[in-house]
Amino acid sequence: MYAPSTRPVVIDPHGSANTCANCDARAHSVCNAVPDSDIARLAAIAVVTHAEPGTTFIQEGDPATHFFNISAGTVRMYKLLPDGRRQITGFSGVGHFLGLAVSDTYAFSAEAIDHVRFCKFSRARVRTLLDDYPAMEKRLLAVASTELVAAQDQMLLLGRKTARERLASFLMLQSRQGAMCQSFRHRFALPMSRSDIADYLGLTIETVSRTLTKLRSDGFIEIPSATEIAIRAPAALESLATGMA
Amino acid sequence: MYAPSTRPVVIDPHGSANTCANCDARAHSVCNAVPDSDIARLAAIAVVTHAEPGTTFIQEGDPATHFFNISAGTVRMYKLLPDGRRQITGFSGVGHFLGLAVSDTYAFSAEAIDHVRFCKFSRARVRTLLDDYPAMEKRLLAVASTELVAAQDQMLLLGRKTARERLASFLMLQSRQGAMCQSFRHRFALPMSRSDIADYLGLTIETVSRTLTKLRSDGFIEIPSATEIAIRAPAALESLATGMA
DNA sequence: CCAACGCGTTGACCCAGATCAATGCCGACG
DNA sequence: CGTCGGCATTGATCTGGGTCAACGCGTTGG
Repeated sequence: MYAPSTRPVVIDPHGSANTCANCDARAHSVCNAVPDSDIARLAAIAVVTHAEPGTTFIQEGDPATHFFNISAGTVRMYKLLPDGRRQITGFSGVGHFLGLAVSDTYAFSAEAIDHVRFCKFSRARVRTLLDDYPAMEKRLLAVASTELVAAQDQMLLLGRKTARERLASFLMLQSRQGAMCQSFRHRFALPMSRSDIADYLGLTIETVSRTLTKLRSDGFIEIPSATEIAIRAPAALESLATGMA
Repeated sequence: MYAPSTRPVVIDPHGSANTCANCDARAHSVCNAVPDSDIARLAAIAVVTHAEPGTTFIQEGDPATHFFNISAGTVRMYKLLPDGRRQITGFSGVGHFLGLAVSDTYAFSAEAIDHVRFCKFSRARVRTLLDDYPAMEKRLLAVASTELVAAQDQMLLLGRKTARERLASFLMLQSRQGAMCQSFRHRFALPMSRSDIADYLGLTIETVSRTLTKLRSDGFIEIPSATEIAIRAPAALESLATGMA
């Protein structure tokens, strides 16, 4: 079930200070809590790694040895039941931070959806960095709080929303991904499969497909291709997502 | 729908240093990141408050002005859809910490289930305290991480478990509440109503009732009264909860 | 060039859990 | 000490979304 390998990239020791200084994900991530002047310290403990589509690079239950910061691509986090039922707890894109856990094992697995680039940081080393940069600790708390709010929204979705409302919520969320704050994109690509969407929304692929078709025939959206969505009626879709219809 | 009032308790200015020093919730809470010698500083900004059953003391969407630390009783946190559908995101008991949010508004509402006592801390004042006690910031991060893990478990439950598995998970969780770490209680009281359980598990009260009855007739549990549960077969119930049956 | 495969869509049917409807069971209160 | 009102339980029925099955459509590889 799991593709076994990721491909670590050896950092050129002479160029390593640039690894973080030039990282295009830094502006969106916890890393910018480290000031420019000290960015070399961060680069020194970062290991840039690539993962091919389908590769599992965090395995639920394994010892939690690293933090991860996504710098390209999209990742799915998920939990499995013994019989294979899967719940995707979230998708992570550029700038997202993974691996927060008090426990010494990971609470979820993570797989690359497309080609993913990320920085690995040893937990032990990050812990020493945190003592020097309390701002980074504050950023981590902010990240955790934000994710907690998202998780609570998702509980409302999974526990109480209809299939139609779930898809509307999902599409509005995706339309805001990567867009400037508060704004949204009218047209965007979905990097994940129907199966991923289903396991994220607590539905089956058939229901996802049928519901998308219905949303299209009702004039809410267009589906130029299986991996692309255009939103025709953002306000109406948003009302649907929040349960006002 | 909401009982409107909470009853703040004026702290005796001469006795205030004892408010936190003698707090029986402190051992379980973030407050013990403040050393005994400085406990008066914590007491100085704490406002002890009581809430009667049914009282809403945090309202989703209101400006997030305070943090809360429960010192007695049980609280339900929840989110509502406009038409009244409710999802309970969690229950909080002694020692639990509420009100983490990056945003300036609360992301959920909170109501007292029974008689609840809690300490209110102004966010602004806590922020200044945090600069002096980095250990407290670490505790908050640990709290947030723990809740995040719990939220992910709950997403798996809401998205992929059957009613029977949900009840089994809920009962095992309750049996561990307040028990020493790793252990569990064979018999315990449920402070929340069937309606609360249903809205926590994404079910209806009828399904909760029927499923409990079924678990009893299958020999997993006993139900001495509507608000009390005794677990007869902990191992079997745990297997059921984790989807191994 | 086309067979085989993986993914998505669509249709027919089914079922776990929702809904609707009594009924039971206290505890509060006159 | 009865009756009233709010929970909980139980039964009968319904339905949203699951399951099973067929098919279409790119893409890959022989």
